Amino acid sequence: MAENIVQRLRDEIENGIVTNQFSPGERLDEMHLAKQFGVSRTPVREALMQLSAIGLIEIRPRRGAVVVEPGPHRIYEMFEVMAELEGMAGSLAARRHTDADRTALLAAHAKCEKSAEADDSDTYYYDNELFHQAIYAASHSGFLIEQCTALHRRLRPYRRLQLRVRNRMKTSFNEHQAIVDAILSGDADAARAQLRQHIAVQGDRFSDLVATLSESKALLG
Amino acid sequence: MAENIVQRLRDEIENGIVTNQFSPGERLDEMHLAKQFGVSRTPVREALMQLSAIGLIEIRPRRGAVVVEPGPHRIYEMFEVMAELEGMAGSLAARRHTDADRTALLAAHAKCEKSAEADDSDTYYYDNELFHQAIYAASHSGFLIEQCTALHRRLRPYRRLQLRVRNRMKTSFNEHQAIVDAILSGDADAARAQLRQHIAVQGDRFSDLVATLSESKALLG
DNA sequence: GTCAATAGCCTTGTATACAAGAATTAGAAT
DNA sequence: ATTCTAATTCTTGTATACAAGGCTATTGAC
Repeated sequence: MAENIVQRLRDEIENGIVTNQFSPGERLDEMHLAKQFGVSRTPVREALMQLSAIGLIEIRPRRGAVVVEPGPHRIYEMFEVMAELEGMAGSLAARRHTDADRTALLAAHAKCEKSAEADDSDTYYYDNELFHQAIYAASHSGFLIEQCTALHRRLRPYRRLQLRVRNRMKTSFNEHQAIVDAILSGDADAARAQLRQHIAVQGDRFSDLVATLSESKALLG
Repeated sequence: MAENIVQRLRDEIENGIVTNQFSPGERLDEMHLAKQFGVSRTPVREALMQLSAIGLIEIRPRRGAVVVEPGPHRIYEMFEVMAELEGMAGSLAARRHTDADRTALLAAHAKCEKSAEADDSDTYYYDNELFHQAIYAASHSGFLIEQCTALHRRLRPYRRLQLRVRNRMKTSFNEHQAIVDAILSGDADAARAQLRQHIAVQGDRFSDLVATLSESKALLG
């Protein structure tokens, strides 16, 4: 029973935030969480600090931790940066990928094809993560891999929304095809452009979604 | 006396790491640090966790915290990513800068010129930070500003070494001039390219430096 | 009736005590 | 003498106790 408690708490709370069990703006009471998970406040505090470092919550002195709501604009900005980083990863991957990278990328790509054809958005969501991880790995830049993985994780909940949009899965898969071609043919510039576009479009989609939602909210209100 | 203790500890220890008072690989004893700063272990632990989140130290379960030595290759990778992010910031700045951004950028640029002419590397080091911050701010992307600032901070110690290199300050200032021209003329692509190059060259310089050092070490050993 | 001020409670921040695992040292055996 | 094992000690991980600041509710005054 090592430091795993903190890790477990961190994952549980993070999951709770991502799945909206803890809503944005909600105050996270240390004692309440401690009771809920059957531990003392100490590990809870440490888990909260980690989440604060990730950016999922905000800790104001003497006023506790609240779940951060990034806001549509901020999320769009995050997609913009993600697009740039993924583009870089793609560019490096095109230049540096090994046979093993190639195999892994094609395997993930095949999985995506399968779940896209089955129209299974949950599975596609998962396979899509593998696909992007394969690209990060092929970049052979340890630091870039870390940065991409962290941001990818951070954007997870907002990406998930989008696969529900009509035809998005098929479109996504077609974009993947172009990305794979560019990387495996060693065309760094094309790989960068394709990946950047592939991610940026998600930011756009997200904006559209928000616009639609706030419009309907305005109509309702 | 709020949560400031943790912040203070974090800054002090971070500073200690950056200034090599705590050498890479050194083990950071919680109790020792607590005594040294006249506090209990609790805030020390929390400060250490924050540093761990930043990436300056590594905490292994039940085995304490050690100062991370990124290693030359990892540092080079970090400069690579920084180059990309700064390029992005420059690109956005070229498209989005306001009159206020323009004023701030020119002011920082003028300061750099002054300290470069005075051959004052300490001041130039500081003014250079202002210059880059001005670019980040002009990008008007809050998330990008945060990411750039964090990585810039993380690379601070390695950048500092380089200004000592002969003529680096003058060269750096000339590059700044090209960057300013590109941004203020609204040429996003040029701004991106210039900034990317400006940062990437620092990674190269760092590699050269390391190569030189390890060579002389090999000769000595 | 409403607003402001004060008091009490509730939550966070810090310290200390307790538990458990890892490292080191000492002793014994080969 | 060297190596392996065991025990002790030292450090980390967790819990609880104590301190301090903010929030809320209640009461009084306008």
